[in-house]
Amino acid sequence: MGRAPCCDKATVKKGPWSPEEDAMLKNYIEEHGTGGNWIALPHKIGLKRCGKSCRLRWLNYLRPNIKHGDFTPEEDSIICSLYISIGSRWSIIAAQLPGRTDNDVKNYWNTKLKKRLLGRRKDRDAQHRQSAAVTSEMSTENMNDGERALSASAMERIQLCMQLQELQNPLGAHHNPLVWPGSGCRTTTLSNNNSFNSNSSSVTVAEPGQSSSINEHLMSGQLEGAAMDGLGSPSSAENSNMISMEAELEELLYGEGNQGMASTVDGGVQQGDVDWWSYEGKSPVVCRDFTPETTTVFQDYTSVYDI
DNA sequence: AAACTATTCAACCGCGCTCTC
DNA sequence: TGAGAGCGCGGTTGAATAGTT
Repeated sequence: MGRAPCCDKATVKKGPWSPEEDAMLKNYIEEHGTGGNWIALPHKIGLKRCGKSCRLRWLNYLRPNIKHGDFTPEEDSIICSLYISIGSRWSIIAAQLPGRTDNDVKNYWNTKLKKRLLGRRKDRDAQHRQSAAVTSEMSTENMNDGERALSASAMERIQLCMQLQELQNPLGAHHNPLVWPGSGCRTTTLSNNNSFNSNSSSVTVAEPGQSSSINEHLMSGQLEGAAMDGLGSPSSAENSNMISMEAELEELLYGEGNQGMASTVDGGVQQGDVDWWSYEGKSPVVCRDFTPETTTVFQDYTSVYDI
């Protein structure tokens, strides 16, 4: 038996919002607020819309200070940085970009950023293959610094990141706790009392040397969450792939020479931490600031790939 | 100019979580 | 304590638009 629908589908209007509907919703909320009940809101206003649809329209379009238009290079960097750190948790990522909505960020990533990154990589691979055919004697030792920098660029690691997700969980890779330690469940629900649910929603950022590395999760049998459910245990070959990929990811995040380490950030702000939640009174989720190495990596690909 | 293809993004959908009774 | 209602999230869809042949 399925869940009861949130509204009567037969009487509810769907599709694009008209200017009149926008005005009705905007005027009402500006005057009365949401009343804490989106489901009841359309009935009060006289809108033939689902409450969820009203909420979405308000949050993504009508809300004051919404920023539309092109993303800046700085915003691109933030999106990529956070995507690598926490995966497709768009609401958290959007919270770092004032005026941007999670829907905006998600669309931007899926339609532009991801394609731009992967497309450039594809072009470059083709060029490398072509030049290798022409000058077969050319070895990597003969590559110039720029070429070497490209081959070890952050772009490859982002792809690695994506590939790792697919390897780990082709059905729902983004929330695989192996890939994103601490994100064992997809929901990042923010409670109304400004506390952060530490059971499933704490943001964990891999950090040199701590025990939430993929390898240690595998070895210690501490895996939890849905990622492994129904998928069986990874083979030893997959294990070794994961382990090497994890090293790549750690290198991406923290640069070479750092030991694998992770810190589950669960609300306690430490010195040097950045308060990632300063967004509309939402919960104070804290993520560590990016290290200089990480910053360098993103400067690398933002410059190389014209982001 | 027409047909086809690719891209964009607003909106919908289903599900997990929290809250309330 | 359990059930139901509502909220918030990420994934997906599809109409509109732009670009190409």
